Amino acid sequence: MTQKTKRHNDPALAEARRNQVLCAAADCFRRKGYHGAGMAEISKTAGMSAGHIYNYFASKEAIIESIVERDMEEMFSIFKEFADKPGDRVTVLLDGLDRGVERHTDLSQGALDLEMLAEAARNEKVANLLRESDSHARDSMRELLVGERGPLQGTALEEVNARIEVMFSVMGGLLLRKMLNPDLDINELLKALRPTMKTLLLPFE
Amino acid sequence: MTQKTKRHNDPALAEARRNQVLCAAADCFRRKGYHGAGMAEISKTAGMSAGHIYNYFASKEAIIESIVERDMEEMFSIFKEFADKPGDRVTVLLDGLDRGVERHTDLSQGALDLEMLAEAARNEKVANLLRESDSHARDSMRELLVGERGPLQGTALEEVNARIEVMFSVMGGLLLRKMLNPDLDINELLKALRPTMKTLLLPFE
Amino acid sequence: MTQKTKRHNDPALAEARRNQVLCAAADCFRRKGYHGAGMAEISKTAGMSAGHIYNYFASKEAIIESIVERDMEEMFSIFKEFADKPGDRVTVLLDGLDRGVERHTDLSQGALDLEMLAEAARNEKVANLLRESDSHARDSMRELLVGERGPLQGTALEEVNARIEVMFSVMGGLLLRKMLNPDLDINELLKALRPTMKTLLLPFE
Amino acid sequence: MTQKTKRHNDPALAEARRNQVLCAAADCFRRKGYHGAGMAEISKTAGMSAGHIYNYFASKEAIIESIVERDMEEMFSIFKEFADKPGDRVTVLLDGLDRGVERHTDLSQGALDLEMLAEAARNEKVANLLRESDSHARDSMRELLVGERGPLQGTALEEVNARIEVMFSVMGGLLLRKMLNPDLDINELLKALRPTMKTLLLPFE
DNA sequence: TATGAATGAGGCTTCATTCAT
DNA sequence: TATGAATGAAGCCTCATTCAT
Repeated sequence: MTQKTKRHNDPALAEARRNQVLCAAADCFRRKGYHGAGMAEISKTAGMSAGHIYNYFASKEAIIESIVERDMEEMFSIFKEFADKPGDRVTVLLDGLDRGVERHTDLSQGALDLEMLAEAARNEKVANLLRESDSHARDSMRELLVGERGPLQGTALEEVNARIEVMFSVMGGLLLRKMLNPDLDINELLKALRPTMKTLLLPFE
Repeated sequence: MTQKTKRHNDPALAEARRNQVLCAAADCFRRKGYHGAGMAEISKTAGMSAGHIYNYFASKEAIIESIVERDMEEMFSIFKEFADKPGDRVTVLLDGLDRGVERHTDLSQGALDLEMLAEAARNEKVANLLRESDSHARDSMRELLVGERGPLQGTALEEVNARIEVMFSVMGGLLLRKMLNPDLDINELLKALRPTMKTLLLPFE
Repeated sequence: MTQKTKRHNDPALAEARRNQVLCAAADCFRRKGYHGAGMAEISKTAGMSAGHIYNYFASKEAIIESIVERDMEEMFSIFKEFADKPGDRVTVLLDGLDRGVERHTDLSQGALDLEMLAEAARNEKVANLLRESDSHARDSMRELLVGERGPLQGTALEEVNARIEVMFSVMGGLLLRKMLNPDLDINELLKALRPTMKTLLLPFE
Repeated sequence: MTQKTKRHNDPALAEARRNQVLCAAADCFRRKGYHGAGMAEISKTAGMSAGHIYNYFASKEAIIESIVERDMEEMFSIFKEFADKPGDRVTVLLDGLDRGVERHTDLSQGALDLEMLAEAARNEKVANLLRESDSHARDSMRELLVGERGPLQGTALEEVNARIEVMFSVMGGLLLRKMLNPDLDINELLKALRPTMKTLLLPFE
């Protein structure tokens, strides 16, 4: 797995410490960016010495990679929830829109996402993790659309994929919107977003 | 201006040198990211000594700020083109979609945009420039939509603004899509994107 | 003694533990050098926690000092053997040559010796131990040469000392030879070494 | 070549700076050992900032490697001198003995040599350089012995090689002697060393 | 006695920036 | 105007050592 560090006798403690570091690092990266945040600051935020962090992570890079992995798992669980919800898929997805917008519109989370994306441009490992994550997400979404009770069951696969791309694009783009327009009114936005998504969720015409 | 540097005897030459640096830096940032590219590499790419760059830019930060400014101007001119085009606004905008997608889908340009956005999260000056640029862009778009020959002339301003946000969100999101899914098929994408945009450009229902 | 550490309730166990550490450390130093081997590795090799080692040794330096002491004792016993051997001294010494060459030609032992010598150049305590050890060795050798049955009984003391220096120099130099010329053929070497030693063991002319 | 560093416009200055660093580093290594001497100390000794050193050497390791290379060249020139001297080879070599002993008996040089040898035990590059150097030295010596005017022209090659090993061993061993016996009387030593060498330089019996 | 989590000083190296020329 | 040698602060990381348990 991703274990390249010392074995720990007390796995629970170790996991707790890893989390301490991960949270602290995420916090620092949000505020200063990956390159702007130093191990010194991270260690202070985590309430542990800089050296000790290296008992849990092989390097600063390994930290951001773990953050990415953690985010991936979070996203998996979100799609799982969708899949488990009963009722009409279109309704379920549209109902989930509010939460999705909120998530993609949270400035501090967005800053971290952006940081990871920017890092991906020059760190192949991070890029691959993100791509893998995205691929899973597209798979999940496709299953929702063309699987059982899916609204696009008869649609050509290429078209479904394209629709997913556009949907993901809107949502992903929200990361940027809030940053570029802090006055953004989320409620108003939803009024325009909902019809847009409906267009994408139902057969054209 | 953003001039914080010494006066130059030959303003034309100075401007040429500034451009040399800007292009070189943009190139390096694209390839290595803002933090990954060093002044040494930039200076080599620009064909001038590292020290000399400081006769034109106060700091490395000032360089990326100037790059942002340059990109802003580029965008202004694009919207100007739209405004100058005769004929139906919806048609004009939909016809421009291909070029827009291409622009936002170019990986190397996208890397630079991402770099600027990530930098914005921690550099207030960059953030303000980008926001100002975005504000202008929204103004221009609004004018296209509700101004003369605009398809949304009767629509409430809040709604128009919200539609713009969604439109910008899709386009901005494309930056991420190509990075997260390198196999992205742009032609297929356009087939789903066009109806989406049409939904946003015309009154609902 | 060199005891600077806490009193131990069970001296026998303590001694066993000290030996465990000494052997492990010698092993690590051979493989990685004094600076290359960390306390973590030593403790793992010794089968005991890093912290616990400090109950037996005040510091990493104290460990190498103890190793030197141990080696000294080994050498004393070797000279004792020579002294106890009956028969002609020259023959005895020449017969012991094979084993001496073997010992000084063993790469892993040589690495440790070199490590100690290099350490001596900057650790006065180590230097003194080694010098003391060498002094004893010279005394022993002198006794063999000018004492009862010694081949150089009539020779001036200064000359005897000088011969000893040269003999020790050849043997010590072997440490380097094997390292600098891994292809070194020990059997051939002995053919040239034996006449050399004979020259040094018998009156000149 | 060994160039992995920035190109320099003024090669003379660059060479001077490299030498500054090399001398300073050699000095520090002598006093504190390779691992004991930090870049900070080296840079202070060299009268230049730590960062600047990296314009001339890729790493601390590269520094010691260069020192080894420098020593190699020095040794080549010594053998060259021997080869160029007219007259009887045995006489020439025995006459050169004084200088050789002096060289191998210099404590500060010896400390550095020891440092390099110890480093060789764990740095393959250093080991290879030293071995290459030693191989050249043996070649040169062999040429002196069996070449034109050589005293061992008829002798079997294996035996010649073995004699060389023993000669080199004595000389190399002197490094250790001075360190282990600071009272060593060099003049007396020479009295015993000369007959020894003569034994090795002339056919046995 | 024994552990190993935790510390923190110090190591090597990078890089934006300055300045004499 | 232009250079690039030089600086030095700051970065990431290692490791001998300590201490609560």
